[in-house]
Amino acid sequence: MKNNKQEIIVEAALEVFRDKGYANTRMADIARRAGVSYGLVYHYFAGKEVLFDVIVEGWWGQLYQMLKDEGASDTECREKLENIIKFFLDTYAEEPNLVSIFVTEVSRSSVYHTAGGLAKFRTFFSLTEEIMREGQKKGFLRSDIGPHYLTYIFLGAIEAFISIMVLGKEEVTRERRDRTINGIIKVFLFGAGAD
Amino acid sequence: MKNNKQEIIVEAALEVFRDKGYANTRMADIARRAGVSYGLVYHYFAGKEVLFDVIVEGWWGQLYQMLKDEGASDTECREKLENIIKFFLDTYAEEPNLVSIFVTEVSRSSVYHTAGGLAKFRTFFSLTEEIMREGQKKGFLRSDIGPHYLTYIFLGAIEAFISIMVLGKEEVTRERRDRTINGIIKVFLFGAGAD
Amino acid sequence: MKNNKQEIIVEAALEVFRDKGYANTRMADIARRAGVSYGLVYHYFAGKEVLFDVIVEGWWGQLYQMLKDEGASDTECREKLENIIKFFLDTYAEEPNLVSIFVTEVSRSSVYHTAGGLAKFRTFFSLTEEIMREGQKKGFLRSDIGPHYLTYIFLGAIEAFISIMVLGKEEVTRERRDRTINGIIKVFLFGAGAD
Amino acid sequence: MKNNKQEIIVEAALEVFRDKGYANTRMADIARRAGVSYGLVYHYFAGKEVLFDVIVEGWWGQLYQMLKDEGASDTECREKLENIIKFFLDTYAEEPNLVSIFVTEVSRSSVYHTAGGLAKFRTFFSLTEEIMREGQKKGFLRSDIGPHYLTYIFLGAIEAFISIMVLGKEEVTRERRDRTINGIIKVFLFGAGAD
DNA sequence: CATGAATGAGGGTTCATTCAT
DNA sequence: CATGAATGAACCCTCATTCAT
Repeated sequence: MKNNKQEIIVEAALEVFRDKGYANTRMADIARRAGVSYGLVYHYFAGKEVLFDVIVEGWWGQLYQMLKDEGASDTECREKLENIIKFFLDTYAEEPNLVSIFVTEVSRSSVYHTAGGLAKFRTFFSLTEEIMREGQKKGFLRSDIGPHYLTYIFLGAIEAFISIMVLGKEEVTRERRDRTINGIIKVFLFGAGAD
Repeated sequence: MKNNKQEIIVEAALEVFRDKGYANTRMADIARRAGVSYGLVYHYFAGKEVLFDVIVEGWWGQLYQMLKDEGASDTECREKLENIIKFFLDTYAEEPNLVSIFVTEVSRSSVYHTAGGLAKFRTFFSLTEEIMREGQKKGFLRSDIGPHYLTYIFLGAIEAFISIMVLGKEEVTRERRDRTINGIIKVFLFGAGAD
Repeated sequence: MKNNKQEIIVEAALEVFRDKGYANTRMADIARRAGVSYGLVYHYFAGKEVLFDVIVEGWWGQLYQMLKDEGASDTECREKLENIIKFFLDTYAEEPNLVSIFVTEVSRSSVYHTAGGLAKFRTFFSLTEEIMREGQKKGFLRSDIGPHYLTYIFLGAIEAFISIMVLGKEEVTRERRDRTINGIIKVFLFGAGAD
Repeated sequence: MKNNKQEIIVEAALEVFRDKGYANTRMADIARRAGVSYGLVYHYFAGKEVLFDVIVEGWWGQLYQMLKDEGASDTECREKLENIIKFFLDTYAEEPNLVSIFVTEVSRSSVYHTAGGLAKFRTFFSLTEEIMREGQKKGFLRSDIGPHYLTYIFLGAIEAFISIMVLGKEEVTRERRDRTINGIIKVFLFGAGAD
């Protein structure tokens, strides 16, 4: 429960954007959900797009921070990969609306992917790829496959799990979180094939 | 080059939906791109949503058909998995707009995922899971991980590659196609871990 | 059951105009109900308004004819008044759609009442007023009230009954017809007051 | 001259609905006539139909109120009947647009007479019939004719006069009003027949 | 005669944004 | 800070009418 109106509005926007999607969200909906007047939303945010960008920027900020931290840390590769998965699952547990919006409105939106949007993704992938490359260099990951291939597969698997949760509006229990991390890591590192 | 107007309109809709996304697509755009009058679009399709659904249904139809064929065939598991990847890549090569729309407007759209939409996905996943389950039974895939986990990871990886292509509007050469199939299969079956 | 297409179309138009009203009637509805193609309606009738006018003209023709016949005949006044009521009730029994359209689309329509339309009504009232005037001259009707007053009240009463039937889509049995005629005549001639 | 915009819009709507009829009224016409922007009409009223209903409900409200008052009062029957006529004529004098709309768009409209619309009329007739029935019981009105017959004839006569005024866009002078009341009452109570 | 594809102007409605209070 | 009335461009859809076959 935030006190200041600005945060209340952002919180309300998160909910509405998640429920209805960007295109079907009305500024009036946000104001109503926030319990503030129509005009106040415009008092704090220049417009619908700005409000959306504020939210998305917050997400990218968290994501980059985490990836940079992992990249810089000297934990071993496997733990880094686990931490990345953990980040998504834990953020989903704490801020499901934020992650939902990322999955449904940003991740695949052709609309969002214009100039600036695409650049965000490239950074996201680059930071991850750096970790993969390091893993290869250290002999932890196989080197006969390009690091960006590994990146795609790894992030694709995470996104698939997250998407399922988002679309099904599922809860993530602690136990499920660990099982999911374990499953993804196991398959990613050792493969789905029987020995 | 299609002859009949109905197909021309669908073709135009595919292009515009891809370029602008559903929400930003104007019926006027479709008519203009198709080179027909505004009203003719409504002569053939009851409205924007119907037109979109026609397109999406077509996609689901192809996808289900392929998965059912694979499920019923007696080719070995590895080949089935390859064929699934092949399907996405080949369809993207032949009908990039269709696949793009699937990725950007259907796959993760909170809007699409209501009622009927979700059911489509469940079917998609079930059919794939069936193949995974069979692979486990035949001893080809590891059994210490649930079949739906394998499904998520496998499909997630494919989707990630497809998404990259879609968002970057990339071409798929024959050579790239094979390399991608190979990469996904290798990692999925044997893991990204060294040795 | 008419054979030639032209009449079939008029018949269909009668039904649709009655069911939906002029404004909500689509040319497509008429074609469909008539079981003919879209274009054929235009082959025979220049447009929606023309088709409507054909119908309405037919009604006015019958009405005028009846009133002129009554005006010219030498039956006594009471019988003339009865015949006027009878005309409405019998026409309703035989052609309910025609009478319905008159009541709902012509009689009170501000749209219809432009120039030509208003003139039709004046003729209708004049012809009736002539009969009232004659009744006064022959000492059958009271003369301390203007003939057009009598006309309004008389026709108003008839229209009220017809409207009830039309709006309730009621049937007129022979027995009901006679009772209605009797009721209107009794009250109109002798009043509703107890002696 | 009303102050608040909402009333101004209703007033403008009354004028336009009267002039052009419901079907031919454009929301833009109403906004223009009210001197407000297009959007403001929608700010106050959900749509064209709602705006129309607001107007019509107002009419029914007044009408019912009057009939209930008359039904409950202990004035004698003749005066009640006079008051009913008076109500229509006076309302027409003060709010000609309202009465016009009732006559042209509600009273006989097949469109209006669906579901709720028909019920309104039944109430209108019932309330009037109650007065007739009371008149019969008190020996003021003849009892050999059903009360609803009397109702139809009485209301039919009033409506005929009102319609003439509406369609002719006539003014009602004080003198004309009294003459009309007197005429209707005389014929209704004592008949048009010469003794 | 008969068909139905094709046209496009027109109208109701939505909603982001502005602004006076 | 806060409100919500006011604006109007934009868009989906309807449907009378035309016309090629």
